[in-house]
Amino acid sequence: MLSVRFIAENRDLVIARLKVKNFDSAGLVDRIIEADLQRRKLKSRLDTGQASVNKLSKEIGALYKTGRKEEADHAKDKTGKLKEDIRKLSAELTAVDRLLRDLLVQVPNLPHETVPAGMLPAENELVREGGVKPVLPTGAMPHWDLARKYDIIDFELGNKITGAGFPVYKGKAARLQRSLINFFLDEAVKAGYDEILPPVLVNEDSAFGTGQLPDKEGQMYHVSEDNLYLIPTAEVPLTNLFRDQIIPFSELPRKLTAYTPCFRREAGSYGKDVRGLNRLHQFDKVEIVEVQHPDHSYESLEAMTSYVESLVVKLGLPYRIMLLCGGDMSFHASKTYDFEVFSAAQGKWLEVSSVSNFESYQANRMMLRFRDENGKKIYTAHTLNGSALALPRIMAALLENNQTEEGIKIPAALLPYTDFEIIGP
RNA sequence: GGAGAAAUGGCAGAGUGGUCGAAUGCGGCGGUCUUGAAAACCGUUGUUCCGUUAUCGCGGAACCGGGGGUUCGAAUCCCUCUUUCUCCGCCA
Repeated sequence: MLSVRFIAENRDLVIARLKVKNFDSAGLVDRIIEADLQRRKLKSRLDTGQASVNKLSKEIGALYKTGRKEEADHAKDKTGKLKEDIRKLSAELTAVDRLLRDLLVQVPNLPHETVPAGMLPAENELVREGGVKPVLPTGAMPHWDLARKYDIIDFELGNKITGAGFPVYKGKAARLQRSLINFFLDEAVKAGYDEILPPVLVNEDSAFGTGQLPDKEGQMYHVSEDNLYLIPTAEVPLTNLFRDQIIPFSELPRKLTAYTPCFRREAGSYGKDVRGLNRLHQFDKVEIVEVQHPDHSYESLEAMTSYVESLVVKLGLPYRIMLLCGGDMSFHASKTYDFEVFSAAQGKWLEVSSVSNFESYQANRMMLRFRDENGKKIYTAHTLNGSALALPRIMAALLENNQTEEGIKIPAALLPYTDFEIIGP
């Protein structure tokens, strides 16, 4: 979330910027400023009252020590009224604090000044395009048919075991999946990311920290017995590793990577886009996360984007990079690049990565800060993350784009990981 | 799952109702000494919020695992939750 102070000091800027996200924030912003004013007033009065009680208590202690019991008892009576005031004030303060927080979480992150205005995916800007769309053999099939033909991904079996959206990978597809995970992790480590294997269940504080709670609650699987959430992305545990931390200047940037399964309820998404591997409730992903100094976070965003690009290039997939317009960006992001690969048999661009700078939006929520060069002042850090990469749609594109009469050819980059060159009959 | 013990500053570890944001040691930072370093010695060293200030700063409030309570006053007493350790049970 944005800090209250920032909102109060930049009221008009905030309102203007959020218009790029098609968000009318004027009323909300003014209520926040008002609540903040209330809060400060209450806090001042409460502190004054508290100070009086503290002073009296000290005096009472001194009086008892010198045996002046009557005077002490008299002083005690004086605290009664003060304590009553304090009780009232602190109740009011708690209420205003809660209101303020409820309002703050409703304010989206500000889009960066380079983010184009717009509402629809069609208004996203093409940044660059690479790779070559393959010429498919006659009789080319979409991946769900290939999966059946070579008996490598079983959707029906997943239905039986769990339900729709939980496919079972078998044989060479299982091996290919594992190869992709290892390939992505190895590449990330080579690029300077520290490998982590985090929990896939997180608590409320973590889900709040990265912004899944409160507003995206319905998208996560919830284990009510223990009040834990299945992660929708490794971003959640990875970024929260830094929650409530003050990072020394010399340790910035911190770069992490992790493979995890990801779980998404995808409530309300039915229809043609969910076919095959296109949209799943459980999928595998390697994620990269970075904590960076505010002065360098946009350099990091570009670096992360180039890194992700290197992956799709190595896999030989036709891809394009889109700069998301304000309206298509997530609530929490300041700037996002989406990666899409072309899945030839479906004739469709599939989103396989989303690389975002959140600036201080997540860091404010989770008190993630750093100390400046002199070791004196403390500032909020910036956080970024990106998929590198999400596996199912990569798998879909690999199967479809590399199909030949003999079978599906494995890209050279993966050969050290698979023990086969082709998925054939 | 059952029984018991515990949770204090970056770390270790005192403190069982007032003078405690908290002894002491280690670590960190600054300095003296030294050609330099080490050792020794001296000083310094948390975070959040409110107020004030151009800034350094200053004044106040809060924080000793989380939440609540008793009291004029709580690290200290009570309740509750969480976590850790030991023993028992179960188990990949």
